[in-house]
Amino acid sequence: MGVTPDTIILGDCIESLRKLPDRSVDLVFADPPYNLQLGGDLLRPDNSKVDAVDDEWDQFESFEAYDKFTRAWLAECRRVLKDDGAIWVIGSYHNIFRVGTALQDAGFWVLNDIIWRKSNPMPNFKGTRFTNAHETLIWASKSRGARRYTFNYDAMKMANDELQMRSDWTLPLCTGEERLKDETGAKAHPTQKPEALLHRVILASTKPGDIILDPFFGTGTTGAAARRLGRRYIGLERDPGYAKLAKERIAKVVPISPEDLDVMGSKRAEPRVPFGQIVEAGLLRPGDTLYCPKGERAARVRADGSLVIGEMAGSIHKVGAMVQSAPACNGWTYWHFKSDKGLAPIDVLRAKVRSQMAA
Amino acid sequence: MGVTPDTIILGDCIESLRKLPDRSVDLVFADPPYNLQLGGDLLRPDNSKVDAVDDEWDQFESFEAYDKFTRAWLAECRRVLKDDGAIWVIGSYHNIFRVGTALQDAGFWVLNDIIWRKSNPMPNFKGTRFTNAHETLIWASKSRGARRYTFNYDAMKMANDELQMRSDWTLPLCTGEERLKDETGAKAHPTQKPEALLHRVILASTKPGDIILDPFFGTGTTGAAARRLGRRYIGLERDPGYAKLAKERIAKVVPISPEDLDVMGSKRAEPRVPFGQIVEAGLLRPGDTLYCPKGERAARVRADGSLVIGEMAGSIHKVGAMVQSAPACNGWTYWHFKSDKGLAPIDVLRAKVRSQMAA
DNA sequence: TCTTCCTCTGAATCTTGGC
DNA sequence: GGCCAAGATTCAGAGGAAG
Repeated sequence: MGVTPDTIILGDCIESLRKLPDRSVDLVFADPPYNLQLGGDLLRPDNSKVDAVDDEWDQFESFEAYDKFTRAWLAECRRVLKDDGAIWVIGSYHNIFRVGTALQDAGFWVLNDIIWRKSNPMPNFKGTRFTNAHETLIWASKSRGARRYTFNYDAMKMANDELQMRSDWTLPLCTGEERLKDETGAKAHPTQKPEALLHRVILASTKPGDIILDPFFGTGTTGAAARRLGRRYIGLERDPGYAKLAKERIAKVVPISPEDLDVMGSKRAEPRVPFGQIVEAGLLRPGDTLYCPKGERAARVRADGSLVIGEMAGSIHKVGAMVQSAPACNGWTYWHFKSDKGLAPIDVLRAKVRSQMAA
Repeated sequence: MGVTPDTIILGDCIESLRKLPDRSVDLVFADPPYNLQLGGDLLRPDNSKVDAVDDEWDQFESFEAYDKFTRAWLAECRRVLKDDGAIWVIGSYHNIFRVGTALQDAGFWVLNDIIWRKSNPMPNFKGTRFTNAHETLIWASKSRGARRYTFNYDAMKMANDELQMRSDWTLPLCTGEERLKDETGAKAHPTQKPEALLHRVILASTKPGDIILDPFFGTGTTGAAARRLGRRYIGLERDPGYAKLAKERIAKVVPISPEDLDVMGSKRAEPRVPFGQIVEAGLLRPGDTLYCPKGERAARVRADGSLVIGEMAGSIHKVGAMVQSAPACNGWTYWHFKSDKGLAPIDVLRAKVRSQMAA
């Protein structure tokens, strides 16, 4: 009946979708072709050439053709989705309006549109438009009536240092170590998404063990994030080369332990600056240990940026206060991590993230 | 024939649009109904009110009706727009996908989607979704071929601390003093936009004196910003109460003086000075030597303003490109002459000629 | 080892005027 | 319309070389 999770299915996405059973997945994450319509080459002011996305899979004859394709895969995704499931689709102004309209027409119910603000976007080299510094994600439930979609409100609030998570997320592009390379050292895939983005999507809208379907799997960012966070995945990909890279990549991921996945389930109150983002950015990992200034007390980091010591759990500030029996505590200066130079306050990690966001 | 600018036309927006002449406005700014589906107003093209909807069949009906209405006013706006004109539309996830699709289908060409990040959004009180902290604007030219839309790149860059203006704009909501109140002290209009938002839109995409059409004028934020910035407006509004408030509001606006409106101009707009004119003016002499930025390459100036290096000869741009084996080169910034302060780009000589011409 | 400088690159619908 | 030539145009971050 069902499909074995944690697999990559090779082949055309719509054909593969047709073989999946009704109401069998908890979440769909889709990064479809954007249908960019580029002119000729684009040169930077230093005369170097921009490595454009001109792959065959992004070419469509017309908006009609793109719509037809979009509506076909969306209809199948909706069929495959459980009634309390949800979908995420990411896109740019080239395609996102058409995707959003198709979603609504298919009966999905939009819950939010989310802006991925890029801290380091490519500039507009010719000075002709505003720097295209964001992409848009649409989050939608299967239907208007479906009230029981998963939303881990408190985990998101915790990850945003006790302020409600907003609809705009500031995150850097996928570059450096994280970016998969081919044998020649060139980027393996032209549009690899940062795992931090998928981390937040998955933490917000799934439960541990949930099955996440990605119909445009590429090099498997969704699979990597799913495995790391104790979720399962089904990836559809038509390019065997990408599928192979994805498989190898996911195999290397170390899932975080179940107790670290146990995110906050109740409310608290205190102020400013997202510790959860330190975890998303990979500067600390769920399961890492933090220490008080003298090192005699240790707390464990969880996936949503909450800390645990014994029975105590909460934000960095709250837990810091509790272990000292103090009315309040600045967690940023109280908690330390082990660096190669000994214990260092986590505030230095915040500074790192801030410098990324300042852009 | 034409329409007197700086007026508010009372009546149905589509009917009023039909009376405006072809190609008569430079910019359209539209803040249409968002189709929130909260039991609020949704208008059919004939202006009859759609009943509140709460089942799936009616939902489909309402999207269709919304699309029909949207496509009707967009088609009229496009007709009324000059060929080098542009349009802005603002919306939220409830309607923006449908508006964007309709824009593309009508032949408009999307230039950017802009995110208005609200610094002080209303929280999500029930904790069921992400805080809806932004709205989306779409900026589009009249057609794909239209390259000559107005974009004051340098003014925008200046306004952003000498960095390219990005596609995400952080601005507060319209509150406090700025928010228009009715006799009872309640807000006069439910969706009044901040004038700062219109300020940026108008400064970015119009020239002084341009005519800006707003088909959903409301309490006249577009008119107020247009007047303040030395632009003209045409407002369409069917509610006489709003129109009256708008008129009073705009009358109080003190326009910025013309010299203060003189924003950073584009270099492209400056008068052309052929390099030969530098020689004619005696600022360089035939036989003089020009150097590349680091001084290791030298070229000789000839009487007609061409350069020579060995076998190579041609314009300052051509020779600059050739010596670097680059596809292109701006000779004005590449070539330097020996001044009493060391090497200086020949662009300073061009500036000298330009200032003489202006005098 | 620690700075400083240089190079490279990222989903990009990326020029304009005259002949 | 097409073609050609003038000439305008980039930000953040990673990584490696140079000092």
